[in-house]
Amino acid sequence: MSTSKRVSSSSEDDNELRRGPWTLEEDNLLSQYISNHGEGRWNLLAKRSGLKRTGKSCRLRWLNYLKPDVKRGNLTAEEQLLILELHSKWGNRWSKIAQHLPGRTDNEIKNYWRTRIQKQARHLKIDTDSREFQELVRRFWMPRLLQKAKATYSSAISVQNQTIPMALNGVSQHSNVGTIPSHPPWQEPCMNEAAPTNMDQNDQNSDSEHNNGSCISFSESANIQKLPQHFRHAINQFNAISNNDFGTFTYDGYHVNNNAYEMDTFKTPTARVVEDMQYPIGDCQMPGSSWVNNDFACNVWNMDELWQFSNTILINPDGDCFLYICLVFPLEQESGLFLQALNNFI
DNA sequence: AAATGACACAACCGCCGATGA
DNA sequence: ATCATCGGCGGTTGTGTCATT
Repeated sequence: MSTSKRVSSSSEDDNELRRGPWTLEEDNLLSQYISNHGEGRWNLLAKRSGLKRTGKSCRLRWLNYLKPDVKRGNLTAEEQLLILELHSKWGNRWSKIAQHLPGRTDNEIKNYWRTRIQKQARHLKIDTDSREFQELVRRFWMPRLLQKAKATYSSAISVQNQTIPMALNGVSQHSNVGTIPSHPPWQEPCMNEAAPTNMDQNDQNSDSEHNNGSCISFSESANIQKLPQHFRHAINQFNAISNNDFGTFTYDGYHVNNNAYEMDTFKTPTARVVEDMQYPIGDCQMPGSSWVNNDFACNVWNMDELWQFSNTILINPDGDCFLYICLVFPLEQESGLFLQALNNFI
């Protein structure tokens, strides 16, 4: 978008502020000025750069569009999942939510929410603030996004490493994927009055293979011994914490269960623990987070970064192994044996 | 091919809190 | 203490694009 009838640019308007879409020349001018003088002092910037824009307009253009680390393109399933999760926690705190999606702006997230999520709510005649809608998101959309995210990463890893076994199209007895409904929302017996959602209309093809009621199983038969030592340690720690109890349990005030998306059940955070040593896919979850790839896997094991990169899928294609880790706990609850134990391996 | 509507997203607006004179 | 300015935030609007009729 580089031209607009709204932009006032006639000679008589030269002394007036321009509005509307930015031109390439304006973008270049702004970028050049910031590369020379840095960000901030936007009103001064607007005057000195020669741009006939308000400081606010310059700031917005830079932060939402021109800044080099702004990520372009569609939101990934992981990012969508994170937005749903964080919005359920923080509401319309777009800026706060955006802090946990590197490269994404509050404006972009806000637009996503309004154009995708609220649209679905309208179609279903549900208020997005209603418990019904929250339940729909939590029970269907989030697990499906999680499923897609894992499928995406799994296929990526499969391409990287052809030896990774994947058990598809079977409900695993050992699956530690969050409870994925066996029917999509429009097929769920108790929800079949709802119209088919368009939420994933761009992904219908990729979803269609799962719409027969089967789920992806994540019961990879990876050998835990092939995992790096600190990952094995993490798994052992979580197993120790959970005492290998793979149900819902309470540990030092923390509720730990094997379903990452039953959060409404708990007032306190949930944490996923690795199922058992046969299935070395630790899946712990932490709100407020981004998704990172293997490049980060060996570098995130300190508290700040765990927080920063929480709700992260760490993929470690080490031989035929890889590991998903999501942790769930709030920053404000940095106490208790759970975190002590967590710190033991950090 | 043209008209229409829906959609995505960039940009703007008003408000508010922080800061400094 | 007051006022002006600035930056940040959430809500809203405008516009280009694409799909449908």
